Amino acid sequence: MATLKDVARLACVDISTVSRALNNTSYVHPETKKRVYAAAKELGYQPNVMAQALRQGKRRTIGVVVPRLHLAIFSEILQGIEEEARSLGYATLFCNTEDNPATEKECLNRLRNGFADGIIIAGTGYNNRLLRDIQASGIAVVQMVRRQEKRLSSIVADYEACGNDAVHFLYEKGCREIGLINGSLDLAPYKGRHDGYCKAVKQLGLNEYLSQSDYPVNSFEHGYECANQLLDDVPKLDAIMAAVDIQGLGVIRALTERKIKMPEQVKLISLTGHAVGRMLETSMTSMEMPAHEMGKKAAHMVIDEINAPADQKPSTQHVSFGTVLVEREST
Amino acid sequence: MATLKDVARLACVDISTVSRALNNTSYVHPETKKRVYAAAKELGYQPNVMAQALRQGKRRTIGVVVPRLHLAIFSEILQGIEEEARSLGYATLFCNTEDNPATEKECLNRLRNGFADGIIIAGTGYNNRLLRDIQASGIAVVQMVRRQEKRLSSIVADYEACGNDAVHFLYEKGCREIGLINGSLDLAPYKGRHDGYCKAVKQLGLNEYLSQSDYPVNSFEHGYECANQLLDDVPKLDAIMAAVDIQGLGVIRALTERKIKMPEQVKLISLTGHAVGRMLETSMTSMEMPAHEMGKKAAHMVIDEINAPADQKPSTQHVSFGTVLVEREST
DNA sequence: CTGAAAGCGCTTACAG
DNA sequence: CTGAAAGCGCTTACAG
Repeated sequence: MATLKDVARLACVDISTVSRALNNTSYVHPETKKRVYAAAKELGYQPNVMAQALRQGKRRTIGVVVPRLHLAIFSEILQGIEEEARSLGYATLFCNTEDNPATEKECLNRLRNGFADGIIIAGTGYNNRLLRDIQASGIAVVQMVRRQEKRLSSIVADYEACGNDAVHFLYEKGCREIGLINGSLDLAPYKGRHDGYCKAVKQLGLNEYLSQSDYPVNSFEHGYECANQLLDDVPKLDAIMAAVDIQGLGVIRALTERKIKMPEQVKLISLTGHAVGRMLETSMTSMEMPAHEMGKKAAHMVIDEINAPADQKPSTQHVSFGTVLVEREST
Repeated sequence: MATLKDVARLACVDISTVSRALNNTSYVHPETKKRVYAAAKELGYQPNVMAQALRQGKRRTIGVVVPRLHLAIFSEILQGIEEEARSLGYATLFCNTEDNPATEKECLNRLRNGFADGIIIAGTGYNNRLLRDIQASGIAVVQMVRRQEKRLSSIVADYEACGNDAVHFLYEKGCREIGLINGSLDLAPYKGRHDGYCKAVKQLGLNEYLSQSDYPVNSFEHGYECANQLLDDVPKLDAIMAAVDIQGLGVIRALTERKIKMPEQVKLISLTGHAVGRMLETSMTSMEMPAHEMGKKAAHMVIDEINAPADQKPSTQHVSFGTVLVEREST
């Protein structure tokens, strides 16, 4: 690859002049500029981003840490992040942790050591201390989806309203025995949805039906097992709320195998709708969060923080997006 | 962040000694080593990867370029790549192009300019020239899923066998009027599946039923439209082969709306099974490719190429994985 | 066994 | 308006 030196030699000027001409960073005589441009073009010069980064202490790269990609809302959010980051001249470096705190720690350490100027994370909550250290060391950190640490900025959906609204919606549809399939209450989104569910159930004078399984929370199997458990325990069950789509798929499967008609006998709603819901044999009603938009916002936020001068970093902000009910065939 | 200089000062040695001690790159007196380690630990020293990269001309990062993440086989492959890359000490930088050649070009240029030591790509086929240039400039390039350029190494599945086998399987199930929903023949996987389908259909003396729509090829809508078209055109149609799962979802939807019973009246098989197939209300028979393994292999291959000395780079290799029929309820 | 020095490819005060 | 020089944080011949 051609370097500044090569361009400088060809254009018969100093490398500093080439740098200035190419970056438009101070006045350069038009004639000189023309020569420099021509030389750069002829050699196919492309700046070495590592050298730029080293020199400027910036890498124009953000790291994104998510628990998984597959069949989860994160792949949609990631597209938003990547799109926005690219339009702002940033590259995206992603890691997925499978919700393993040790893997997460390793990713974060790698990112901090010069890999990234900023980090967007949907974390496990086990590395909050490390995240604060990273933030303190001058790397911008934004939480998304999961607000596990109050002292760091975040972009989330209003999970409590989401859980609450879903119950009310089902109630108006005539459901009176509504079960919840959820995940670890240590994770903010599950906690929020749980609280919203409980609040609404209490307010409406209904019974609370919770469920759990030994499977990973974010799985088809978890949804399947929990649905069977709820159906066994609550003969009159007439609605199931699943925290995420993939659990909803498990629920549908369980209902089908038991020949329970959906939505006639049991209705189903997912609290984290993503694209798959509308594509099903029986399409799934869900609370949709603006994943793409949230991703763009997160990217924007972290890049703003990166670009702010050290003495006027924006203060911690928490942004919450509303979710929207999209009614389909499962209710 | 602490630098070598800080550690050196604390340990009362030269920075070069610190470097040697920490990297075990030549003998250092045990006493000295101990002091250096202690100092490094005390300061929480972490090497600046940019500086290392600049100095060594290596970044220990591979770039991955895919058309999309969402509801596609790529998210599974990506996990394999990331896992393997991490275990070999490499970070993964990913870009998604939405199959837009211009976006792809931009990604590739960014990666070549010091962002990555190697590139794994499922490309559009419109930037083959650029890819060869990148390869020639010393950056390892491996194609995956799509072999668009013979002169670059690749990891693919045996698409032709996949299409061929699917037809024979359906034939043995009693199907005689088998339609294909596919994608652009400019892309290797679609071309391969098309060829396999045609070959088998001819061999068995059946009719060829192809379909097309104006929707993006890798979409629910494409599957839905094409299914309707096939059903309209071929009243006796008894089987549909869909190139990818998401098209299969569209097919199921079309069949459901027409109240056509699957598998009794029409059978369905997807030629690129990924995790969603087994989670459906009517689970989907599919040809599964070992996505995770392919990802790991691709990462391994590109990293081997990166690590090989310049004078003995491995020659171009093409690796093809077999696909496996997983029978489920849709056939 | 360890230090001094050069250099990776840039940017940016500092002169002039 | 442009050049010479310093320096970002490392690694690695070269001495000794």
